[in-house]
Amino acid sequence: MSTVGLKLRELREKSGFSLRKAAVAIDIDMAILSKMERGERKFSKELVLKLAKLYNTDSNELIIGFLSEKVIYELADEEFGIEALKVAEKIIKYKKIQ
Amino acid sequence: MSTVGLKLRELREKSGFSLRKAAVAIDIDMAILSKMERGERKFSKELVLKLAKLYNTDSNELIIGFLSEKVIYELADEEFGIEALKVAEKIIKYKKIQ
DNA sequence: TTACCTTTGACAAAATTAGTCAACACAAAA
DNA sequence: TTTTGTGTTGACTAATTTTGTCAAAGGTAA
Repeated sequence: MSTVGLKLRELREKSGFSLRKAAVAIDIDMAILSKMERGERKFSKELVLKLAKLYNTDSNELIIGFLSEKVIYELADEEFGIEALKVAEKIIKYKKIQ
Repeated sequence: MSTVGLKLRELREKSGFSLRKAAVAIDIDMAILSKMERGERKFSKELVLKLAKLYNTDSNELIIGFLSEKVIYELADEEFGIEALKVAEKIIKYKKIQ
């Protein structure tokens, strides 16, 4: 169960960026990026997109991971998390047709 | 696609509570309950539970609706909302076994 | 040592969310 | 026609959460 942070750290290292340089490139404080990669802070969608671009990677999978983490966070240890997801899915699908 | 607010308003009316009395019973300002029922403000889980109890109703379905609304809110108009839900579901199911 | 790299925590700033309150509108009863 | 009870609205403040800044410190390698 790899996180978006983990993936983005791997991508950064593969791309040869130091934390400092990547942070400068997307215009945030290095401390924040460090915390985001380690899951101590949440990414914003905007930053995920910027980093995907910086690392020359397709962003779709990263965004999906990012969004799913947000959802999981909301449902934390909810007893009816799965049921809620099912309902949400139905509604979203319904909305799409309209 | 009825919302939790709508359901709770119906339940309140069926139970014969005025907005004021229901609000007093769960110890919040009437204005807030009014806005929540109409979807202008988000419920908290705690309040949903209190209201379910007040109206003598099973809370499970209400909670599922409440949670799914939170999820939908997070995914707003995301292109990959459905995909994110699928990933989230897998991860949550996986977590449950552990 | 010097030069990087990264982590950590304290702190401040900004933004979001929650709560309070009074004014208003409406309808029905006294 | 006042009074009473209903619900809505918006302005305002308070509280909480999120976000950003910064400096100190611990590694590692040249």
